[in-house]
Amino acid sequence: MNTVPEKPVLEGLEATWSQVWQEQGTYAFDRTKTRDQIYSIDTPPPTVSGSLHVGHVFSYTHTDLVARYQRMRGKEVFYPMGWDDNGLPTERRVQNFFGVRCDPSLAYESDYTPPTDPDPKRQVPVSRQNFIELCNQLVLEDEKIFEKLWRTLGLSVDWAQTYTTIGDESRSVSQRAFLRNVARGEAYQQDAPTLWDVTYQTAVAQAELEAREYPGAYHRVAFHGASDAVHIETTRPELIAACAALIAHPDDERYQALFGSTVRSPLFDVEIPVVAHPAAEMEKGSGLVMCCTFGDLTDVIWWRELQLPNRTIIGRDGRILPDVPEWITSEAGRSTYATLAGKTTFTAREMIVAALVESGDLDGEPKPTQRMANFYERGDKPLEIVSTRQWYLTNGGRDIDLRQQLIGRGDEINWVPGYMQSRLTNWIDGLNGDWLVSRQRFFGVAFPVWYRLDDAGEPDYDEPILASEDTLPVDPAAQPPPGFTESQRGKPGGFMADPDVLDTWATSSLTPQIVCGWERDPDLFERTFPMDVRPQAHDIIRTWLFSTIVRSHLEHGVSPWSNATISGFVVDPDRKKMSKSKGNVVVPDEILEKYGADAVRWRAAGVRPGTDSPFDETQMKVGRRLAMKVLNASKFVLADEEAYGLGADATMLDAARVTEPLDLAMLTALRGVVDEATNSFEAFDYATALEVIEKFFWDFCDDYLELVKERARRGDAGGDSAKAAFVLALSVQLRLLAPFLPYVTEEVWSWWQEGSIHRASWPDNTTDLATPEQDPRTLSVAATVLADVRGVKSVAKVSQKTEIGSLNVTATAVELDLLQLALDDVRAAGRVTAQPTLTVDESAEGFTVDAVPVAAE
RNA sequence: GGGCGAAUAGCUCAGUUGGUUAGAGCAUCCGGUUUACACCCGGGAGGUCGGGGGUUCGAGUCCCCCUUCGCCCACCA
Repeated sequence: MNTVPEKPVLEGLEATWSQVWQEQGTYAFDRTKTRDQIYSIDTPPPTVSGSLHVGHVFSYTHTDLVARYQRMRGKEVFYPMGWDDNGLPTERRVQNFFGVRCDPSLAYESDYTPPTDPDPKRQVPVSRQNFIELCNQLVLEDEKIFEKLWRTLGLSVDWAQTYTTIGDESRSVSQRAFLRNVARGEAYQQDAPTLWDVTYQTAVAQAELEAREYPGAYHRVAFHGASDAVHIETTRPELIAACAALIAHPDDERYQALFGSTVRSPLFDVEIPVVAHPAAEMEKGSGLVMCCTFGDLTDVIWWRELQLPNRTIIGRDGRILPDVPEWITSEAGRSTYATLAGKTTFTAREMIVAALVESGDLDGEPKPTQRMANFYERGDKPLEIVSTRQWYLTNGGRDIDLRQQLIGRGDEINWVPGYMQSRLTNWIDGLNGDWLVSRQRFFGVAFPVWYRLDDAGEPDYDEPILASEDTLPVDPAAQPPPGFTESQRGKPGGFMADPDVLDTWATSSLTPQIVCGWERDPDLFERTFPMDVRPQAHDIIRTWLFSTIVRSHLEHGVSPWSNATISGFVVDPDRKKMSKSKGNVVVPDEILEKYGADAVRWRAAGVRPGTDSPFDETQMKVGRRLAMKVLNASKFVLADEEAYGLGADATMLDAARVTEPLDLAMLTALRGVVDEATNSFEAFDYATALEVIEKFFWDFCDDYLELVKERARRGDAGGDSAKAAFVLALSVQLRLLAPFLPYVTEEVWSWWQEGSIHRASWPDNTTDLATPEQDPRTLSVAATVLADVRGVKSVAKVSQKTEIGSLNVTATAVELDLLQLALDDVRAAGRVTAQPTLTVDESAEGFTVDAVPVAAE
């Protein structure tokens, strides 16, 4: 009654079965199950404005392997998918795609259409609301493409459970969590020096920094003391006007006399104190350093600890501020500054150097150097430090107790692989401040905050007006705060909206709350949170993983998941990280098209958690071959005899029908495989599970199947035993392979079984393989002797069909006894026509096979 | 500079708490049109386990030192 195709193929399985799964809701989540019956997964939302590459395909496959295993184990898998469409990557993509840029001062145009021939170089300004609409529009397109790819890959997510990080639910959760942080004093505003990207004109957080090599030059510059000149060395001479002090180490002999005195700056003639501070390094430069507000993070420390004045000269656009500062009083100084006003730091530097040369204050030539500078990870200019009002969230960076608690949350999580935990611990230990969560951007979750304007129209930041939770999500730029009307916006005595948006991580850090329905669906939340597993890549441990722990700790006092599985990258053959700019990205669509989803998944499953793997296309063929083998071996067992199959079917799934020792030995060995695969999966070691399953399957095909195929065609008890063993083994192996090869196993399952294999139960030795124990060596000795017989034919360069006219096997009595149990099958498979002789030799190590092929012709 | 990994066949990787002769796949070579499978099958060759010490009856495995590579963090005078 089986329906086996005459010539089974892999082509088209993805289209056929992904549609069936969708129609039948194969992976739909049943929310009537209780927490202990549910396995919940905190899937990473891919950035939709980017493109998916094979690295994504691999790591998402890793999660799907675990999801499918847990589902077959009887767990109801809560496996949502999110799209990260919030934030700067989307803004940038919209700018390039439509050729527009956001100008918040413009008014909304209701029937706006973007330029027909976008020119990224000449971006058309549009209002904030229009810009956001374009973002939403483009993101929808991208998400469709992503979903299609994931469906083709065979991810068993419940497509009814999707979210976007800019969607209403996410915005509500993000704003709600923020309001609670404010209420508990965990979120606060501060007007302080912050790292600032002049290109994007936004503050950035420590977690978004990237230190990069940057060319510069040391300039040895004279400051003027009472009698002599003293020299400092700087790579940023344009900041001389912002100098607040000269600093040397307290033990530095050279400057003891200067401490407590003042010098005058070159060009600007400002009086500058010389002070001691232990953070100054004697070996660097002249040992005397110019502290400017602000050139680097050390300057911020000095400014704070030495209580120096704030002498900011760089604006948010990275240009020298237009107004001549009041601390420059000399005529010459003021006019020098005036020439710099409005210039970029780069231009200003050249002008200052020229002026220093002219005044004789530059000692020698600038010495070129490569130094490390902090960059925003998406930016291409070094960060400046500017004083701005920003929102912060406590993360242990300024609180040793909280820090220890957060490290402790890491201890509660089972890390796969374990050594990845040190990345989190190291990061937390190295925090130097709280989490800066405000960004001066447009496409993001708005702060649910307004400020009163006083009679002069100045905002009162000390008492922000907070949205109430039942109004979320709110857009303060479009909605007035409670107790005000829209007409009061921007008016003295009225209000203004907080102009900023939350850091994207401030929303992404809440993915467990978003997907589990925190405060939206308490019943669902109860059944899914804390979650079972967070799968993610190692590069975002300091951001996504850490920030999620922070939010869960602050809001719920628990760790958000019990497991964190960390995947590595797929790197190019030279072990370089794939990136668009290097042009070494492998596009997944092509590879899926060429080899099929099962083959790609097979390859992904071979990569262990946490390890980077070089992309090697030749490996894909091996997975494809396995999938093909599953089709052919299954066809052989299940096809009718007219189609040269064995005609076995589901009615033969009966352990009691297996009687032959060789068949029982094979099934005994298979029980060991089930145990090993199960144990491996429990430890998230899908790679080892696949290895043992696959090894067994190939041996099953090459040895067992060959040994038994002739007997299986017989109508007697031996044939019956073989066929029962075949269907039992096939049923078990298909289910073992199902997480890895969901398409081909489903296809084969449909030939002879009801329902989806992916809702079938994971093999169980006591129910599926309840056959008597038989020494598995019965199979291995038979296979060994068969291999030797094949070897003889191979060396003789004759066909494997050639008959063996004489066979003698020498081995220990125990081994020969085992061989005897399967000797008829060995003879059939090896075409041994002569009666074999067995010679006992207790000193023998293994088998010695003397076989003589009958001469051809 | 701090931390974490890695180094085993030409390539990609396995090698459990130390235990005979170190494994697999790919590539390569030699054979085979075999009634499940040429998208195939069979067989062979290929490694002083990065280097040096040490512990041990015994080390790829444990300890110390060194070398090389990768990643994370720090490093703007």
